[in-house]
Amino acid sequence: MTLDALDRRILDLYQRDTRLPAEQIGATVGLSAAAVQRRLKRLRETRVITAETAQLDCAALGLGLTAIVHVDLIDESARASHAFRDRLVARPEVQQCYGVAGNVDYVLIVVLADLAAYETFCAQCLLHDANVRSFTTQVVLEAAKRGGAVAIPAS
Amino acid sequence: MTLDALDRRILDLYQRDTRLPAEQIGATVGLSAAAVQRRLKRLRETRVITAETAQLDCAALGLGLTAIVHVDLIDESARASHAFRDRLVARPEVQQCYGVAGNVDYVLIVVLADLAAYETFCAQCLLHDANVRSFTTQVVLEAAKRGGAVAIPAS
DNA sequence: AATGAAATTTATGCCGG
DNA sequence: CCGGCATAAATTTCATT
Repeated sequence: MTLDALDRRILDLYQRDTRLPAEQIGATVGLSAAAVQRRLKRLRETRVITAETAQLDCAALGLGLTAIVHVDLIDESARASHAFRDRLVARPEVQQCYGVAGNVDYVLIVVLADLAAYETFCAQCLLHDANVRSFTTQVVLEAAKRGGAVAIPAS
Repeated sequence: MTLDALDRRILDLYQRDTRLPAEQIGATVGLSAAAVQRRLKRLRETRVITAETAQLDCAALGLGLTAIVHVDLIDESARASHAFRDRLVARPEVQQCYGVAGNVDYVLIVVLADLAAYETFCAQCLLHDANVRSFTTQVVLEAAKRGGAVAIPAS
């Protein structure tokens, strides 16, 4: 799958607002609406575009707490860490999950209603897990940029 | 702005796939297509839905490196930290930016092509900034869940 | 505030260049 | 691989209950 400069310009617009009409994207990049649609379709089929999603206002939903959690595992073998990862990824509170290099093994971004909900989450997913050596929590005071776009390199 | 149970069920479906036809959402939650559209429109206008975006495959775009960066500032006053935050949020490589409680002041998720690009980014945004006391970098080995959906509480 | 139908806009498929 | 046109689908608006 090779992406030309037009694909990249289309993606750069489209990733920020999927409601932009193809005609408007075309007017910006110098292509017809049909050509833009064709390219978007191909980008979906080849999984360059992996999902089209809506960003929600957490506060409006009653989700007042975002936490960044660092988890250190005891058994870091592939089998054990994948089991941990799979269990966490399946939890709806876990918005993001990254396996990282270094001291700590996983970084989670967890979105919940309040501290009580966080306590429940910890009890169920972390304290209860014999493979979790330790974890630390950072409470987010301000989400200055959340689930943002990505910088698309030139070529 | 008050959200009823139907709004929440609609959002739960819609946040994962904005290409779901309103008719299909309606069939699931027990509403007509027009009613679903009307609610989505209101949810957009009231900014419960803050954006409709596309998730892209970073690897396909040549973005091979994701890093989680913790930044400790010297001057943590509102003026100084907001200046730092605004500068970083404006950078396209900075996909996410969170102000957190605790030792460290900001957590960034940065998406770039490679380590060379990261070095440039650090030089421009962190090393160069007199208000950055220190920062640490975690290299993401595996993004198990990226920019995911959020768990919508019952009421 | 929801429904159903009409009107508009947007997307898809096909053909010629 | 593009543009243009025809077709199909989805969204928006409006009248009605």
